[in-house]
Amino acid sequence: MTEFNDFFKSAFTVDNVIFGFDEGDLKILLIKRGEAPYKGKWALPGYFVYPNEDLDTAAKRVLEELTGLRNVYLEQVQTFGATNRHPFGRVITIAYFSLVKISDYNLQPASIAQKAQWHSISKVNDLAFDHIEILNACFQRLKWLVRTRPVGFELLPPQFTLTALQHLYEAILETDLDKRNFRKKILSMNLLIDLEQTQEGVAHRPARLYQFDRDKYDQFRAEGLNFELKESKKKEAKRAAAHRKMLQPSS
Amino acid sequence: MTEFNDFFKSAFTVDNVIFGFDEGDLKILLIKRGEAPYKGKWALPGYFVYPNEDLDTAAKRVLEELTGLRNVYLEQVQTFGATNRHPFGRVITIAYFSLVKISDYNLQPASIAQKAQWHSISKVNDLAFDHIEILNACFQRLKWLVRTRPVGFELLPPQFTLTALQHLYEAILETDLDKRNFRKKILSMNLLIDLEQTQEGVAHRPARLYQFDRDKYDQFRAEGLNFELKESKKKEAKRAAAHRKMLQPSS
DNA sequence: GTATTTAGTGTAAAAACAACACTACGGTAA
DNA sequence: TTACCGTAGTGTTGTTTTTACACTAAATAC
Repeated sequence: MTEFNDFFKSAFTVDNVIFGFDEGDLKILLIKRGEAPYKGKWALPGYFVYPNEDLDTAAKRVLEELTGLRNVYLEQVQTFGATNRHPFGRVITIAYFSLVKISDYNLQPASIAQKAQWHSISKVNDLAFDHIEILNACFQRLKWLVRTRPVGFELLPPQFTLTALQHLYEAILETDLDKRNFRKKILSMNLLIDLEQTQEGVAHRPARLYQFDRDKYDQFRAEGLNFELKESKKKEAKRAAAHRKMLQPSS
Repeated sequence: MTEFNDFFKSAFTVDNVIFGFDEGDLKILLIKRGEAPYKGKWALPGYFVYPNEDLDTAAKRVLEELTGLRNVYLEQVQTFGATNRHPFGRVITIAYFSLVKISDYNLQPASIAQKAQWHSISKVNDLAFDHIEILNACFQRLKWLVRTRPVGFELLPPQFTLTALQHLYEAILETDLDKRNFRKKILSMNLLIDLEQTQEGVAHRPARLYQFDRDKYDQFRAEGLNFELKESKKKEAKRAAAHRKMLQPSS
């Protein structure tokens, strides 16, 4: 058997879930499809993988072709292969995700994309194929990641305020954080460089600007350290209680 | 386009990484290949996916065909798609992993497997294809999982001693744990039922037997609670220090 | 100069974690 | 029957981490 029977072959694609952050909102990059099926619908930027192409390479290429984004670090999340997920036949897709600073990139859609656009994640509800499911899986991954690595820095401009960082964390975790505790924790990680500058032209006390210390981060990561940010116990207990209540038969 | 151009099609398979625990050792289920390529070599139980078959279904079917294991819960881990990972052509594989009680199953190899056998994970070093890489990815996943869920119970017989449970955790995490702290932590989770029985016929003080309380576990899981077991700070610091030292230029 | 808005700061109580050493209880063998 | 061997089992204390919580500071707008 030097070649595989066609019986074992299927089409497969990569889909990219790209998160960004802007105006206090967590966003995701979508394309408007210019091709059947789901022509005119919003979808994750994804397309077929070439037979001689590694998966990671394909994800990068497809993302660039459809949106113009280049040099983005992509991470594999999960593979979706329900037999009926594509109306035209069997298609398996490998989902990738990434975090980018929206301001760093210009969107230049091409190929099957009519348009590429950032969408608030809270407003996305109807996507082509099973892309909502894929999006959810990646959002879960992001939530996990944010507790493990200081991912915030990937999403913010090079200089940022602690409040902006906190808002980002709150958007990802979909919870509120205590300002003082958040600052204590973040600063104790020693990953921020205090630029000793402040905002300008804001109609209130201006905030200090910070920068991410990537060298220190790389060093810490190599040592296998963690960067955890937990939900408060009170909230956890509350959530648990609410859940229990919900499950109880109304008597 | 009602069918996909063959250009976009590739062969794809599922590979299963099945962990078990026996005689204080973490084990993995391997088959001896009876078919080229790598005929006669040990490999993960994996095979092609049928075109009309969901991935999870395929993983289950393949596992049963190759090893005789049935009704095993499998979880998708990662997809491997390097273009050169199979000597005969492009093959993408989706890796699944699972935890089983070795004593629950009889191995009945069939199909391309000459033999199916449990191997101590510490002694596995040469596998067909890129299966070592796949194994490592799944082992990492297991390490993560053990800190998040009380997975130990999946691997032990229905009744077990706390010492056995501790040994299991130590094997997975590749570290030592403090006996008293471990017991305190495990018991405080309230997931164990004290059977009020003890071992029999052992040449030393017999240990109490416990059972896993699955109902409570399901309830806690639904509430989103965590079951963490951390490495000691001392060890973490030591590891970090060792790492730093390693990186320093010898001067 | 007063109102408005966001920035920034400290402490104390509670909880979790880490370190640590001896007694208890079987069987076995002299 | 007694001594011994091997594993089971058990509490306390100091340290660190986490949580909860409320006021002052600095800029602009009117």
